Amino acid sequence: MTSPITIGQLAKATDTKAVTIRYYESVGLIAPATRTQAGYRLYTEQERDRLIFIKRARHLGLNLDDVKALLGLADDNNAPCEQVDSIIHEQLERVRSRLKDLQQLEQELDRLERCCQADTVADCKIIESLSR
Amino acid sequence: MTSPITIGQLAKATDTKAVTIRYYESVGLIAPATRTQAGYRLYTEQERDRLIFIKRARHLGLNLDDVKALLGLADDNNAPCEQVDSIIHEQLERVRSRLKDLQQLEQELDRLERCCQADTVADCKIIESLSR
DNA sequence: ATGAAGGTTCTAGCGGCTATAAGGTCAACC
DNA sequence: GGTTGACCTTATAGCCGCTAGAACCTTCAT
Repeated sequence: MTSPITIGQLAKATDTKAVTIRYYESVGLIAPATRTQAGYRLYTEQERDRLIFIKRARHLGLNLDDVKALLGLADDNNAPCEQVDSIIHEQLERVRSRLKDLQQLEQELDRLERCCQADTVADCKIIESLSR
Repeated sequence: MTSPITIGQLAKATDTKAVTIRYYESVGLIAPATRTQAGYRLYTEQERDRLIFIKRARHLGLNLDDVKALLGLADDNNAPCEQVDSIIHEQLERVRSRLKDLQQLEQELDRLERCCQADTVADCKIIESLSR
């Protein structure tokens, strides 16, 4: 049982920025914090855990809507796992699709990079290939 | 020698949207178009070619600043090729770095997806792994 | 008492568009 | 000549996930 901490301390503890925490509150990702008499936000371990959860989910590339959905599901032990699975699955599909695109892009850029041995733009194959 | 076309026709010809073309003008990527008496923008093949150039460069994932730089270089036949090369090279590096990240992400998501065989959130390994 | 390091709210900005509103123009048809 | 509908114009706001800045208040150590 540790005592409540300020937003700056929570930020440090979770490697987030204070502004980001306030932003999360403003978009409903975390509940409005309790306040000191002076209006300072106060947090407990519960909020710290929630923030860590958010960080991990964001690290998976999930957008804030998905994170919010996951948080909602996590809060309800009886919720079916399906919805969790499908959020992860869809993210995996998005990542794979993006990977495909990027791999193709890498090839194109690699080919472009190799093809130009000119000195000036006049003979540059890269510019040529962009102009056609 | 074809006659000048309107923004909508240019948009169709280059598979862009008219708003995007106006946006490019507003950020200085293309020069202000000549206008009819009524104020309609008019374009020639020159602008069409420039727009196609922009599209190809954007397709390589380059941002508008890089595209602008490339356009500037393309306009000057005596410019050294180096700068073109370095824009492409840096983009390739960015793409490769992003690829690395995404590949790692794919693994993580794949592992997560496999690990959950539960029915409800209470036993869900995904939620567990996000909460720790 | 003072100064630094924290906290507060509010507003605006990033990139690259996209959407909406409220209006002007043009060509075709009746 | 009047009307429709497709096109054009500008201006403004919104998207996402923060980030930066201004202007101010509170806390703590010296």
